[in-house]
Amino acid sequence: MPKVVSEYKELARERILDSASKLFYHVGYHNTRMDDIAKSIGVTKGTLYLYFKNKEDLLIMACQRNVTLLEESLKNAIKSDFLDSFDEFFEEEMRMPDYVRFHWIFSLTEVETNNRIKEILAESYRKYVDLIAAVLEELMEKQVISATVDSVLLAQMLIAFHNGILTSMLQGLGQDESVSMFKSGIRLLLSV
Amino acid sequence: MPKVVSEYKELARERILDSASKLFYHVGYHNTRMDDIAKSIGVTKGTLYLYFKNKEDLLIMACQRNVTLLEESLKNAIKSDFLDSFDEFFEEEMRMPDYVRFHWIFSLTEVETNNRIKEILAESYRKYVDLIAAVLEELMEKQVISATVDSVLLAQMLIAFHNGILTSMLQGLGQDESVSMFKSGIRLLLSV
Amino acid sequence: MPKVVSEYKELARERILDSASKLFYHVGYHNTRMDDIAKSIGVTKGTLYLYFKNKEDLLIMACQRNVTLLEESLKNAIKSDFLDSFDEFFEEEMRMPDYVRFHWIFSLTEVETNNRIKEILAESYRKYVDLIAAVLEELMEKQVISATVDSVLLAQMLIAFHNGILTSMLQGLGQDESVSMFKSGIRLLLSV
Amino acid sequence: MPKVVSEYKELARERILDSASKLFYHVGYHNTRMDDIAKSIGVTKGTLYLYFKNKEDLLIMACQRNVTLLEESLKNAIKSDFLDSFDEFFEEEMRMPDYVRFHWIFSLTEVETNNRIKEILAESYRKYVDLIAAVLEELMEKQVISATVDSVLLAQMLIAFHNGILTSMLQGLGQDESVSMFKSGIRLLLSV
DNA sequence: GATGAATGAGCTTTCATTCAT
DNA sequence: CATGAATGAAAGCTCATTCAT
Repeated sequence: MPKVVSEYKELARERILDSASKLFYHVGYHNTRMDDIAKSIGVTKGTLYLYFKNKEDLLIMACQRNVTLLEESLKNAIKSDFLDSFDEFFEEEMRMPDYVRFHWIFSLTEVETNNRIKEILAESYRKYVDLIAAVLEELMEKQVISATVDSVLLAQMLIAFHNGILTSMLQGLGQDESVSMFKSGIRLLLSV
Repeated sequence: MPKVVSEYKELARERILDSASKLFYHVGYHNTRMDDIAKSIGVTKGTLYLYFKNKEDLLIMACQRNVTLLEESLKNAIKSDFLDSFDEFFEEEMRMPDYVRFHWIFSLTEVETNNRIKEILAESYRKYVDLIAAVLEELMEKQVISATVDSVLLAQMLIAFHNGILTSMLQGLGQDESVSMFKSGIRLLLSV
Repeated sequence: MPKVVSEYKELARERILDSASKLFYHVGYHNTRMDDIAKSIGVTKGTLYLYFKNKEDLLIMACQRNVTLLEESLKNAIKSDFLDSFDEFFEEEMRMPDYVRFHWIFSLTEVETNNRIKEILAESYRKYVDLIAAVLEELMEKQVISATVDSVLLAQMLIAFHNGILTSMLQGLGQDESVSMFKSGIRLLLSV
Repeated sequence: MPKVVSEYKELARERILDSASKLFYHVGYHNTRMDDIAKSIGVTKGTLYLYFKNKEDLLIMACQRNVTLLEESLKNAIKSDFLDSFDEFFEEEMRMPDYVRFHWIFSLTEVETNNRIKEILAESYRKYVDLIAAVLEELMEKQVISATVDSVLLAQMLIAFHNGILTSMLQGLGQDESVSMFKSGIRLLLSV
């Protein structure tokens, strides 16, 4: 019985987080009312407080969830140890909903204010660096790329380039352009 | 006489914009009270409304001002037509206060909501692309870099890389690391 | 179930409108604070906004309500087709609370500014003219009054006289004097 | 010298009062800003305070001035002791600017709040009653009208009718209709 | 679990008034 | 006499949060 309840609650939580994420992305955290979130999933304000302590908690949980979704997507794409697994990752990322893909950029706004968000993003950043650096080392071993540069620095450069493209998309860069820019960019950075 | 008045008012405007920019950056637009801005420069709330229509107007003007400051900084640094004028630009940028350097990232949050901000950032983006593409073409002519790639695409890649580094800095990347990453990254992207 | 809720809300609306009407009359619309209205019925400001969009909306609804209350009072009094049904109407009117009886005079202040108020009062004026003209025609048919004058013009004259007495009351004319002035006045105007 | 200054000041006062009256009538006392009044006569806010203690003082003085203007107009028209001197008065009144003619209706709004306004209007009311009652008595002596009714009561009825027509004009009654309604109405009330 | 009426602190904005020049 | 920059008290309104049902 508690299992069932728990599953139901988990489902409800997910629905709230998903809808909140969309709203936070599309109209901004501060422009989103608890009422808007509630209405968007057909419940009333009070219900949200059964699942989340307060609005900030909801933001943090949404941030955490989107970070996790993206990380899982990366891990899946990156399992092949070839260069184009990066391409696959980016294409996979492009398939994710915008409010998941871009959430971190908007969460950055809260970084100076909210320590929990800062930690989540920083930890995620570290994970990405580690993961990609490991892949790069494999590629170096297999001599797909040359081993002259520090793999961590290279990973950081790839991430920066990737993140930069996403910000450009927010300023109007098209998706196809982004994909091709990503592909040729990382090859230049890896001197392939 | 009116000239004097106008100078005084212009100065007052500048002080408000500068202080507002700092606060918008450090605690966020929505977390900044008109009262905070007023107090930070030793006046009262009412005074702000002598210079700006409302809070949103203040945000837009601050955004515009920071964009302009950055653009001027770029134009000055980029006047020499050698490759390391890019380095100079980035170093110059690092010397600017954080609330000017990073303002656009935080303004992105308002992009989905505020059309005026969107226009300002989009126009600035276009200017940068044009300016850098022009420099790149000069460098191609002088055969400092090879002329095989489209200069606009290359410019967009450089900008993306640059912007990505800034986002990484917000996630904890140090300033020295950023500078060296920028220098080596653009050389890789330009295949120099 | 929704019926019950709706009844409760309807009741709450009525209480707000009634108390707001009183305050608007006694201290003036612009001198009445939302806080005052709220406190007068033992709720807080926020509650008012659950029932009315804003202060102006509250004014318009109060105006509408008072117009309706007066109109109903007129219709009831006027059902007998004798001359003294006018007397009954005026006496009935005197029994209504001052803030209902005089509201229209105070609403006139907003007429130049607020189109909705203007429409409400203008429509009410037309209704009164029609209603009274119809009664006058009946009285003419029954030869209670002579049929030499235009019934609409006569109705307008009666209304003007009636309204004028109300303004005099605001300038200090006593209620008993008003009643007797009304009774003899309309008889003079109708040449009875 | 002081005479000249005083004349100048008197002129300035008049200009302010006149312009303030217009604005109070056309947009309402509470919707009129000191700034609006100042701008309307090409000075700055501060100047108003050289001539009037505060905004309320300005209202009271404006009210007083308009009352006086109307009273003088009445006295001039009424000097002939024939019945149609009433007609002349009304026609004269129609020639005055609306913001003088209607000011008292709008001042009524402040009656419940502002004792000074209340006194001014009450005193004016008394003056009118006395003046008209005196005229009526002359007319009774000359047997222009029958002497069966109390002249004061009759005066009050005439005033009420007159005031009522003005309120009707605010609700849309045309000027020509008003004049003819006035003329026939007072003849009915006086049984002439 | 869910509701939704009520709260009240806190925000942006307005504007009559002052006063150094 | 006149200015106009500055004030600050006070207003309307919002919305995250609570809690009796």
